[in-house]
Amino acid sequence: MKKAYKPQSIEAKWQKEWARTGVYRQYDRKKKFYVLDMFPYPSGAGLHVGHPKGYIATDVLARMKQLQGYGVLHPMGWDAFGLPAEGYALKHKVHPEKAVKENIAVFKKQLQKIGFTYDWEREINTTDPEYYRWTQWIFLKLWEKGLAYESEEPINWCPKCLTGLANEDLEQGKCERCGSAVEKRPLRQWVLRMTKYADRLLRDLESRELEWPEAIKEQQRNWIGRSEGAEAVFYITDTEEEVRVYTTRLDTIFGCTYVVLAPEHPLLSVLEKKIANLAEVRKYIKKAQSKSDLERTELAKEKTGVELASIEAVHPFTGERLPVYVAEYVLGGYGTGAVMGVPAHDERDFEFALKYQLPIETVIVPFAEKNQESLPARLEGRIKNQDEAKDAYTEDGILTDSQEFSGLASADARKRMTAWLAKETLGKKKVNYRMRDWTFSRQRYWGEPIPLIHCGKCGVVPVPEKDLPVKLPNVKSYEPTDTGESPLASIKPWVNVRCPQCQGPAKRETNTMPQWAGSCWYYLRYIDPHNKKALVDNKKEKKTMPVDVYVGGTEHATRHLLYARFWHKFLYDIQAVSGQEPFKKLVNQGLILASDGRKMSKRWGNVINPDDIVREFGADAFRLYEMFMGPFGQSIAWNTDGVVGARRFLEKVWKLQEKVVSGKEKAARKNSIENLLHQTIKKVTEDIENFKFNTAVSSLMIFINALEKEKEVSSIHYSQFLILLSPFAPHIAEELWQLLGHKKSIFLAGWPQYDAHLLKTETANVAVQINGKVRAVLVVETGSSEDDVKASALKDAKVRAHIAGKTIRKAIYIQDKILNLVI
RNA sequence: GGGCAGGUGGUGGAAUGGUAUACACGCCAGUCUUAGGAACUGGUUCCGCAAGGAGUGAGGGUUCGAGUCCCUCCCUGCCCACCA
Repeated sequence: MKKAYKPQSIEAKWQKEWARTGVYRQYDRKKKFYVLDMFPYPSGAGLHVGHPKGYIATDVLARMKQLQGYGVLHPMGWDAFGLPAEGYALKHKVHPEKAVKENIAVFKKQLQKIGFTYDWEREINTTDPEYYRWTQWIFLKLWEKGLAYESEEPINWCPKCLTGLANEDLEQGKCERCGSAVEKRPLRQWVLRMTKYADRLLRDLESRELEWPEAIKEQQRNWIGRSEGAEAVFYITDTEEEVRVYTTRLDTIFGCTYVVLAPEHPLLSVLEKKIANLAEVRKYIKKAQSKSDLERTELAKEKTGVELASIEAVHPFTGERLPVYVAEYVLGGYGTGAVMGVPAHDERDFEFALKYQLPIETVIVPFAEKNQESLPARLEGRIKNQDEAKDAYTEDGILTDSQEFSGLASADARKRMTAWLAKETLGKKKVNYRMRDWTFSRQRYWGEPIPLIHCGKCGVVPVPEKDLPVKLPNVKSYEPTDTGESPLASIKPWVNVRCPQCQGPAKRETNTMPQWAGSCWYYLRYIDPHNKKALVDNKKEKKTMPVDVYVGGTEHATRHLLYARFWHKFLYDIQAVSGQEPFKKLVNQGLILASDGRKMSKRWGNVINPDDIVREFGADAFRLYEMFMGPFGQSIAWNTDGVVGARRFLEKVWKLQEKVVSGKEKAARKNSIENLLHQTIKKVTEDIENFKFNTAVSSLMIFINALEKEKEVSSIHYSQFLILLSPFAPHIAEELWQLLGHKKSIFLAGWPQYDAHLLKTETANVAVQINGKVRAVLVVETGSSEDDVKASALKDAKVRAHIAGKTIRKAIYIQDKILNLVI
């Protein structure tokens, strides 16, 4: 009896050995493979068993790719700026820098116990000045190209986090971090002109090179929210002013019975003198603006508004004079901040019209109705009595009551009416995006300082590149303030500088960057982490990019993944990188839930620490279990009992070494184990490639179950199996490999290839069906002909019983699988 | 309200239109005796003693054959949501 399987000692031994020999650093190989995890925030809680799931998956893939001869880059680092890290520091009364350092040490130690192939010489940390030097450098380039601008527009303000937020940081009008209702607050902000890249961000999603889950692409498409429509001009009578409205339904414009402005619309202040009921209007605007976004949307389902008395707008097609309203159901930030009210064909306008007794005029009828008798009645069209109106008809159809456009289909009408507007200079075709520019400054301490200087004489002046990085100063209090300024503003010696241009007195920008900044380009830094001259060496970048496989959660669909694509395209435009997309293939992992079905969280007290699992069952069993739990992309509840199964499997593998006999290569040929081995090689190889780890593991188990039934196991078969196992359970595989007498690491052996001839077994089980129901299973020689199988089927007692007295009308035969007799 | 992903044993789940429930957990029975989470053997979708029948959220359809394809509907999860 050989010694028992003791994972703890084996694992520690090999982790040390792999670190010593650097067996994973094979970067000079011809073929490259870049496999990347979304790097974590080193939070104070440490890892729970959910975190490593994605890391194990990339590690399995990285190990297989290395065995297949690729030079694999598989790095890890820390996304340590931003509110989570700062929140932790504030709560525990330690400086964020110190807290981050401690937390990283914990995370790293936890990760190392699981036996990953990470090249720790390439570890990066977004809060390291040598890293954020380049984050600042990219910002300066954005500024140089006019893609970073200052704005005073009201922005989202979180009253609890005391900072401005980007649209992407909101979840149903609430702060994504703390859940507070977000207010609108006018504040000087730095904003990135992401909308300039909207079209490219959208278009490149369709590239065939981009192997992303459809769900994520769809989320990005919806987030970007491209809409094609038209702007139409409504003049205001007795003034020089005009209202431009944006609509995607220009075909309905003959049904427009009023015009609505958002409370933020600039025309409201321009027209002040003309508005007869100014006090009432002002009161309404003030009330609307004091509301949070949440109140304006979720809570304020009922439409409200105020008519601008004595103001009239002129319909561009009919010349009709229409009332003008201000109403908060119109969004200030989208389109022109003004819409035409078409109650008959828009649900919101319909609701508003009912409330304020505005006319509802039908100008579109459904296509199907065009031949119906009721059409003349509808053509008259105008629903005078509001009690009759039940619904807005919002589909496309045929136009009526629309002068020369009557009778046209909606799509055609939109084109012709847009052309008419353009000809009359009363409007034009217009594309709008739901996505907004990225509010990029935060009034918090723990972020990259924005490297700009404000000079009374020269205006905004960039910090010269040679003076980067602009380091975060030490500060006594990094608590946020409610002043709209970052805590940095109070550090006079840091704020007051000489203007780099005129040498006069000037002040530093005190806002910092959002937590997403550092993660926008980190994948590039891993390629060349110690480069002092550039963010990445061009040649190295070209050789290594794009990231071949990127693994992480879906929650980053419209933030990190969109921001990073935006920055990457910008870096491409300034020739800092060679490709337009950073991540070729994207794979989302599902969450590991706690055994109670909820998310793992300190709050629920249901967190499982990987350290405990590794200590009890070993890292290999832990890795194997996480891959075996179920489909990789699916959320599944943790079950510690399941780890037992993985451990039992490894015990079986361990025990099998007793049965191994050498020199059995020839004898091993042409037996069923040989067939099964080659089927297993094929299955495991394809499944790892496709992230179907659960079925890869199950096929390894099937193979081992078969070996257990044998008296002897060929060392050739056993060795090949160990290689297949090694990506999942690297430590035990390496140990057994060495015990077999191999001198070099298993990770330098080649990945086995399957032989197509050896996939086939000598016999096949053919199911005999009568009218589609299985009645018997025949064991036949592989590749038997239909006649042979039919003949033996007809000898089978059960089959005969079922066809007794009936005629066989038809037979369908699928070789080695099915014979279906239709009677 | 819109988009996306799903619904299969007691549980996690498997299944290029071709023997539904692989693999694993749990459970049941047995062997051996408790030395390390024992191990091993057998069983485990449901109804039925059996023969047999039913069966992948519901109902229809296509097909020799449907968990898989098509239609109608129900339910669950995630994302977005007054974007004109």
